[in-house]
Amino acid sequence: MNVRTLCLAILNAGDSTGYEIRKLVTDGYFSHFVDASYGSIYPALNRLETEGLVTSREELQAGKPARKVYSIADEGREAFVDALSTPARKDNFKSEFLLLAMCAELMKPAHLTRAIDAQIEYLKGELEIIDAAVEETDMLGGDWVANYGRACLQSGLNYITENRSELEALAGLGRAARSDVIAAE
Amino acid sequence: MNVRTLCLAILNAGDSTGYEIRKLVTDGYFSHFVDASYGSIYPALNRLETEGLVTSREELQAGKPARKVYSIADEGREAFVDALSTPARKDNFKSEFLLLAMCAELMKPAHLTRAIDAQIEYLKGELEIIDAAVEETDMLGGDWVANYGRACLQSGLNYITENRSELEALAGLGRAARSDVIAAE
DNA sequence: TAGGCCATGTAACCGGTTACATGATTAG
DNA sequence: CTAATCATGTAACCGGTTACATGGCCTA
Repeated sequence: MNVRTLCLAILNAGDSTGYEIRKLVTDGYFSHFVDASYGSIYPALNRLETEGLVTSREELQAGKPARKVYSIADEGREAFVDALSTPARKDNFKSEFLLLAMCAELMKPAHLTRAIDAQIEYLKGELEIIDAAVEETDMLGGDWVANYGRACLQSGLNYITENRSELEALAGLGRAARSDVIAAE
Repeated sequence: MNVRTLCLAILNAGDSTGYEIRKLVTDGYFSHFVDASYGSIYPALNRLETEGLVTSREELQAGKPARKVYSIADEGREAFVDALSTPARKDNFKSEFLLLAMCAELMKPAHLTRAIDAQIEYLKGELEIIDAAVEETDMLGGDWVANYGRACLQSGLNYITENRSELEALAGLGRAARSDVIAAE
């Protein structure tokens, strides 16, 4: 899903600004299965507007910068429904933590422990985001998606907390076999 | 994790070729948490070699193209351990399926059903890949990572199969409200 | 005989990130 | 007084994908 389509999806659920869309996809409701930065959102919205798929209006605010509020147009809704009807791509999951876990034997124990702690915090954070944001959307599929996210995140979290000691037992084994590394410290 | 580091990780566990690395990351052991294409793997290996982090040898085969087998060098192992000791980035998960699920009310029922079926097949496929590949690696963390993957994938799969009807009940609701679309069909 | 597998590689392209520019307001 | 929040935007850069080129062997 490119940022264009993502913007249409969010605008389909209600008017929004570039700033708000970015918050939604990095800290908000959508953050656990999409991502985008200002540098892609603002150009996407501009292009969407020149193509007539969305419209915008300026809203002046006292003491704050003006907001540029975008609304989806009928053409945009059509384009979005079209996009929805082309077969979805496979999920894309990249995890540096898992790559690192595979190589646990090369890591210093303290470092592995820190990485595991960080991963646990990250997963807890994601769960909290879902809990906090679940009430804030009109999208009918919101609850369903939130529960899907909870199920996956929670099972990962449970697995890590219950089995971390097994992984931690591996730390350093690869290093111990190479005393040159140890000696250099 | 960039492709460079990924190559080092795989070569750290044993010699390999660009072709094999690509298979590992798209259909094999690593496929559920990393990805890379030929267009990034081959240049990465070349650069790694010119920098002295890996070495290569040609292996001629009867009736098949020659293989260029890469081995990690001591310098490469060091560089990899260094990379491992910098704090890991957050997981990156992107799911077109979940975006689509959030907008279930805009989809034709038949289409949603197909998307759900596809997602179920995808998850089952990922689980099968893990089961098939789990014996094929020397990496000590392999089992642990495989079980982490199984836990997440399985809970997602369970959630979908048990709750798909709720989502399917939403399909078309957004379209029904706009009879113009229906009439145009 | 068509297509898939093995196997390596390149070049054009592109989507997206990073970092920057701007600037008022508010909270700590 | 500092840092964060609100708010929009641009430009350089970059990592990676897509598509192509090559070609023999094996299977359906």
